[in-house]
Amino acid sequence: MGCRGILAAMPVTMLDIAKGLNVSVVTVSKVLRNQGKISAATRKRVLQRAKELNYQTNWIARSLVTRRTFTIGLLLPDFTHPFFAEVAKAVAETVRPHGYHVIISYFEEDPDLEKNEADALMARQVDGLIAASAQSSSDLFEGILARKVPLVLIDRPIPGVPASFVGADNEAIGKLATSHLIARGCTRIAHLRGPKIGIASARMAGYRHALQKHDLAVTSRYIVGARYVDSSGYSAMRKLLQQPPIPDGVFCYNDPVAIGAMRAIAEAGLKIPQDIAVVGAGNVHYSDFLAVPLTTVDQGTVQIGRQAAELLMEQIGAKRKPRIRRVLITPTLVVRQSSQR
Amino acid sequence: MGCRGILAAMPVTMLDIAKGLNVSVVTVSKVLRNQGKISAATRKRVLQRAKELNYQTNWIARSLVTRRTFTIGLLLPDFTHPFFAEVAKAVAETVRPHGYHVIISYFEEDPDLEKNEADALMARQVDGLIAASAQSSSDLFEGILARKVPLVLIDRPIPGVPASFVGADNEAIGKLATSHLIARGCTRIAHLRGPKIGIASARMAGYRHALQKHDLAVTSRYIVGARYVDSSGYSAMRKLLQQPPIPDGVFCYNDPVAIGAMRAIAEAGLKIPQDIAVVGAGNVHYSDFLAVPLTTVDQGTVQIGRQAAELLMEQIGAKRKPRIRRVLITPTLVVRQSSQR
DNA sequence: ATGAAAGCGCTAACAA
DNA sequence: TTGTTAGCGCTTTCAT
Repeated sequence: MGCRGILAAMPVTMLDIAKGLNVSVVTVSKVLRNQGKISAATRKRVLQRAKELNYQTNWIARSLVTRRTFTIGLLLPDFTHPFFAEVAKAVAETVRPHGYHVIISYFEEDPDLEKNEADALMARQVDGLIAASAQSSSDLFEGILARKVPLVLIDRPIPGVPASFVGADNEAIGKLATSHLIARGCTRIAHLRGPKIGIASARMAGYRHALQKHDLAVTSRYIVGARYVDSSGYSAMRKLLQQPPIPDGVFCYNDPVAIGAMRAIAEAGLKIPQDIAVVGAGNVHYSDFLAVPLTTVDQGTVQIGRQAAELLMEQIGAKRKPRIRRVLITPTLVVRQSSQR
Repeated sequence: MGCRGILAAMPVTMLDIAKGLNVSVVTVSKVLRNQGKISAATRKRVLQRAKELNYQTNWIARSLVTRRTFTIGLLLPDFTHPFFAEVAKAVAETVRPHGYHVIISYFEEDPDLEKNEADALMARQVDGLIAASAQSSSDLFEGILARKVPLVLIDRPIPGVPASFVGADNEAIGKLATSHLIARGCTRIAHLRGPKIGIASARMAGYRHALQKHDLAVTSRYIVGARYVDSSGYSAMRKLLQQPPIPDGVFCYNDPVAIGAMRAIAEAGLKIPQDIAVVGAGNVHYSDFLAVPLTTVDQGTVQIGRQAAELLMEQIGAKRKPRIRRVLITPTLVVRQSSQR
């Protein structure tokens, strides 16, 4: 029993187990992986010694030869945002039963940083990648695809990237919210639209379609641009309130914008929902605690994460690359006080 | 230029670079790491070919020999919780300049799952670990420390674990909140205390000390147990309102509890802050959007993450293990409407 | 300035 | 059932 150094806590290896037992490393390896034919006796001895020595598989070494790390990368703009945090959780939970772990990288909406982080993930040999990207070109992902690394895009589709996509059905979100306002008797429905071209215009398209379907006019003055934070919702709403006839219902791009809008409405001395009904989108989990609890459209965050993860697992398992899929999660309405009239 | 297979996208290796250039792998390796003496000419050729082939370092292979992965593990109860999400962000940001990445694992407050996740992190050979643990014994971390893996505990100290700790100064939080209520003229100050023994009792201790320091009696009827969610704050507050004299100020274990308490107060037809002033703790980022914006104590989330990460980097860099440190972040008061009187 | 040899800890293929 | 041989892609001596 050789001494392996005095101070350094060299981790125990399969060799350490093998030496004491007069078996080969291969035998140890097989036992530890429940693979191949091993006598019950040997198996027991190995297992016991492994426990005694507190052996831990070295996944780095294993990965080098098997070419699988059982790790996937998750590339996110910001995991402080509740939406992405929940997606991350859902992803982690659905891959865990498959023995997979998740490395999360985030890039603060900076495409260059995103590229760096993606490269780092690749260098760490992740078995697959899920990304909510801010890239404007498809170069980055083409490179990744060229390396045959399974990829699933979420939330934001990137044109020209031949990969599966999972996201909210933004047009359905706009339709659902607007139809709900119509059903509540609103006739002058405004829209505070968001910034990100794809998502925001899909939501707006849904808004338009809902109006048209119910024979309501689409008034361009009732469509005001906001960004995605509450301050922009506030000023957009103020603009709307300046000239009559003021709307009796507003569909806001997302919940923060709706919160800002509600503040503007309250400051104007108007009542929610009696004077103006408000609907947001996103169902951030504090929407329930607001001065007036906010009606909103839940975009199925957990499902997005889960579906993306499942598609990825599928791709990783498959021999030939499965066909590209485009999954849109159907939104659901969460009715609260801001539209109860 | 040999063909490396027809369909499989074998990643390009240093050997691929070397072959085309008639140099050895060693030379390539040296160039790529800016190490050793290499002629400017060779360096240029290698670099160029690497770019042409779109070479990516295989960190798995490198790690196997260097015994460093440049990856740290972050073990969290729940990264959906804004506190932990922000900690994670701060950690990721402070280790990034050192070339480190973060693998986040979360264990949903389940100590057994936590152990599994910790083992998985170790098996992936993380260079260090930051954990907000739910362990009741010190076994797990003793095992990790025995392997000489740098460890920093955050948020929740585990008794008997000889590792550095970074967390909020919970007693100071209790003192700060309570003193503030006193300064605002409250004389009957209640406390809705939380569940987790360590943190909750420290906050309560601060509450007591503040009262004593200002010669106010500590009335046991004014200390009501809550959990850490808003529903428990709601029922705890209702209990308090049942028998007079009702308090004129409440310090709540955390913001969700405070939100629940505020709902109970409003339902009882009482005004915040005129009848009862409310102070929370945690400064969750929506505290500002509530019916009555909530005065709260910011626990320095970002600092906790940053400090922990810095201590860890320090330990990883050090030859001998640096001494164990215990860092308590000084809280700051965020005054909003719920205590403005 | 460059390269040959050895090996990190493990698994895959094949013998025995 | 067990062990031998040969790497995985890289870095580390140590020659040259």
